[in-house]
Amino acid sequence: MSREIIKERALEDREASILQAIVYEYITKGKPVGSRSFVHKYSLAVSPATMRNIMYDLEGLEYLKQPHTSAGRIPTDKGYRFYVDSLLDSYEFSMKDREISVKEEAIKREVQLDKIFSIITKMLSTESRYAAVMLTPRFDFTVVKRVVLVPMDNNEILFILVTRTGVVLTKKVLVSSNVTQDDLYNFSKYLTGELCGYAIYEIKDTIFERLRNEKEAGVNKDMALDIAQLAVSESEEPRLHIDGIENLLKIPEMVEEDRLHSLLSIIEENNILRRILARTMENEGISTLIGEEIEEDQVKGCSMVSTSYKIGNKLVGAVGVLGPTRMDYEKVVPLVDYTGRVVTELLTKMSK
Amino acid sequence: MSREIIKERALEDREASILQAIVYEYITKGKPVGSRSFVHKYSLAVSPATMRNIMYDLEGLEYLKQPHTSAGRIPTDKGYRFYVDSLLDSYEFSMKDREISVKEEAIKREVQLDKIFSIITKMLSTESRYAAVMLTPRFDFTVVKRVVLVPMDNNEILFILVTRTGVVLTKKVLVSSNVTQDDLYNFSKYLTGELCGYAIYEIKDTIFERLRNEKEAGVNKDMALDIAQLAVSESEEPRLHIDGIENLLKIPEMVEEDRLHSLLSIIEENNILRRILARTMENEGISTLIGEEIEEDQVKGCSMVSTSYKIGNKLVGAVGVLGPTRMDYEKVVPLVDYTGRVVTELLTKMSK
DNA sequence: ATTAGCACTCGACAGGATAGAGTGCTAATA
DNA sequence: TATTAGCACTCTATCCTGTCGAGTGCTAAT
Repeated sequence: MSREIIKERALEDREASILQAIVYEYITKGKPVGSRSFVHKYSLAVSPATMRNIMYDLEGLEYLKQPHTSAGRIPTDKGYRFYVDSLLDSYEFSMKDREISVKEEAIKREVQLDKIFSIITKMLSTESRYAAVMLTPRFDFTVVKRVVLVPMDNNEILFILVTRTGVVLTKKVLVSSNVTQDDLYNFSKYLTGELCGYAIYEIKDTIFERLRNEKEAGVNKDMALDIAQLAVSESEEPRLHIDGIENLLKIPEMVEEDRLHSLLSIIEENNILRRILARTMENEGISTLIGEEIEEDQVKGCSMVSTSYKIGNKLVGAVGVLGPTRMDYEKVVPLVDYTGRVVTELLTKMSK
Repeated sequence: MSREIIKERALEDREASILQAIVYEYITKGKPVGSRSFVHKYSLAVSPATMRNIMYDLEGLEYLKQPHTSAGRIPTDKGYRFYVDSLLDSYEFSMKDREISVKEEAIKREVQLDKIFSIITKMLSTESRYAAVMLTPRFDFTVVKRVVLVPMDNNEILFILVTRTGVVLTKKVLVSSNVTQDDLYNFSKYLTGELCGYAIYEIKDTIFERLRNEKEAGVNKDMALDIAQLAVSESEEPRLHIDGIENLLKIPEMVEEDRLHSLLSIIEENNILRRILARTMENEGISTLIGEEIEEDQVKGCSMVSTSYKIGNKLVGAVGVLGPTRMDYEKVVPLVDYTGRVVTELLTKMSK
């Protein structure tokens, strides 16, 4: 009847390591952990009764809970959190021993950045055996390398922007008056000359303004700028790649009525994932959201391990793994971290 | 004990209409149809006993079956087939009364054909409330409008192909020797002049060969051709768009153990869908595959309603709806047909 | 050809009994 | 004081059972 009132105190070493073992046991087996079978399985030098006492304490401290009276214990979100945090110390984020082929060959030849991201997302989901999600880089931070204008129809022209990353952005632009092919050629030269080396956000913020105030001989400068401004203005929304939902459907506990609902709302309302990743993007490094830590309340029983990635030293996007609360964090955290680093390296190298 | 031996004979009018009603009833309710409740619900002028006799006959003819003795009847694949075929007569494929906005506005401004297809696939899944699949057009049939070569790095150049449909295909090409920007400009002009108006397959088959045998002054013709040939050679695989898998997960019968397996293998092995759509593409018009008619034996209890679409009068792609065998064919068939027509019209208009 | 009547079948559901794993508590022990 | 053995209790999962309802096939009457 008298449950511990103290809900916050540091764990003793023994308690800590037992808690870790319990969480691990639950993660791998998925069944409530009972005192007797637990001490037996791990050949611990204590009796089940002692274990019960310890578990009782851990429950009072809200690291564990019981699905119902007289069942074994399962971790609370706080328990998972403790587990993940204590793992972090030992991760060192090394994936050296794992062999992940990032198919650099295939990637090098791609100009459609989206396809590269598809490949990476697929790889991450395959490797983690959960679902992988990725937010493409903020367009505003990509650096212009070259601008090419190509005539299409009477007053339609194609605006092609080659970025340092080797990505090509194409956009149709409507112009009111007719332009000759020669005009466009000159526009291209002029725009490339002026915009090359700048990031989109700089161009939007200051460059356009400055250029409009400059004199330029021989080019219908204003028209060129109009076209560029029009093409760049509708800033490309970062796209969301998802892969491996099927992995989640293979996990028995995810297919139960209410969980399935969670999943569906995640897939349908991809703003949920967008928001989570956008938050991840605000800080450098790994971020883990466990269970209720995901504030979107349609989502129940899920965790997200995500990390931001950079171009140079600008945080531009995020990538992560979505799985059940009972996720194999020990494997997933280093994997996500590694993936983030690879993406950063890749993008940074490309944009040099 | 003595079941009808004759398994093939034309249905009488009454039998036919009762069969249709039974299939319809099962499609909408999902529960085996029993004699008593059926005659009651439809206020038929026969007794349950008579209905039982009719059902007995229909079962002998393999249009119906029982999930177990003393349960109501459910349609066999043959039963669904009969239902669908008899509906076909009355469809007239008119969707006039339905309001489907194909967001032509949004589509007009897109140059990435893939995005257009995403929109259409999403629309089709939303409207049908099942999963929608679409195979993008065969690249080989797109007609070249303009070729632009843009320098990237030392010996990397960007090959941009603008097609009549307004779609842009970009490809990185590696060249061995250095080329100047002027070279590329001339190459672009030359290639545009020679290739414009031809479809990729024509270019691959004959044009290249012809050009190589022609004389041309002032351009390093061979190099230009090398680049183009390299870029065009790796023919773009048609891509597969899938949307609305979540709709299938909402259908109770699809979430049962073995069915879920079906679904997973479909999502994972998208070659299955590719194959089915490729077959659809071989003929003009609607094609329905019911249950076991889908030969891929991982897939159970699913049906596919699909149609091919054209550019001009060339069959170039396919689009369809994947759902449970117990699908609302009456709604889906005209919808898919309509979608196919819209896509055809759209692509054809664009490529003029 | 249709129908009424009847015996029978099967699935779904509810209730009850049982086994197994687990707990909390108390008293004994090292 | 921390640990343990023992015990009564609790809860789930499972299996068995009986009952209800909807459905069927068959036969004989209309």
